[in-house]
Amino acid sequence: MKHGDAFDPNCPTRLVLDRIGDKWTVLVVLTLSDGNPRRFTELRKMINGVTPKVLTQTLRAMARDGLLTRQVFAEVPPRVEYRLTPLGLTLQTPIKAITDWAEANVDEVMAARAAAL
Amino acid sequence: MKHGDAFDPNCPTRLVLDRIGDKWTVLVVLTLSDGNPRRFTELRKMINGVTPKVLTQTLRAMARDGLLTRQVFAEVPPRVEYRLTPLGLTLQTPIKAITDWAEANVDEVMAARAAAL
DNA sequence: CTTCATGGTTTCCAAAGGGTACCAATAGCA
DNA sequence: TGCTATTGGTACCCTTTGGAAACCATGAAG
Repeated sequence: MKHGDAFDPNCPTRLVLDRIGDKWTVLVVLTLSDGNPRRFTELRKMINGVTPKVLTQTLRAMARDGLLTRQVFAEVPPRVEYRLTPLGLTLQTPIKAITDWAEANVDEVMAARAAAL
Repeated sequence: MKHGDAFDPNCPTRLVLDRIGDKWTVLVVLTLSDGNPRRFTELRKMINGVTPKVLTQTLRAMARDGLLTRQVFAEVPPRVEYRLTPLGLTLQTPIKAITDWAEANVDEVMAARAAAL
């Protein structure tokens, strides 16, 4: 249905778009893209600027959508490991396309933005 | 990047990411990706669910970043045509990667989401 | 019995998103 | 002379989301 593509608010494609279009989701995928598990605090440190509340929301939403797993260890202090699922790992492809574009064109965009003042 | 990639909030790449990660920006690009100009009302109708305020914000921001042009005709009733710049057209590549992923994996995501209830 | 680390939660506030109403300008009509 | 219709937005208001800061439960270690 290339028609309307994602133009219908209820189109499932658009629902998916909303999730992977999220800034923090992209950064979480980048952080976990080597396939290794990371703990909550690790993620928080690596993704500079994210607050714990928003990180929790993002991780829970991604887990709900099958993009990552959340493994809780019954230890003290608590240990929780997040890792991408095979599905989550496939997100690397489109995300790389985005970051490649951003890196290639950031100068032009910033120049346009500066000129618009 | 590879280090830091977009992990620094002030990293220009992340600024660009914020813009093209926006839901409405993606839909505007899809709407204009055939290279033809569209009027404000046309865009509003094609992108189901967007309010005029948000559409205006999106279009102005994209124009500021050099992704599209806004051509005003001195007519009554007013006519304003939006069209992608060459830079804006190059956005099709990463966006297609995203929509392809979404279409390919929407079933799996929705299944995971349903199972999580 | 105090301290420390972890993985959050709670509270509060500001910013963004979104719905609805409205407007300016003029051509065409009556 | 009104009256209407069209277009591309604004203005206003309310709800939702994002974010900063503080707090919390647990139990092992000191």
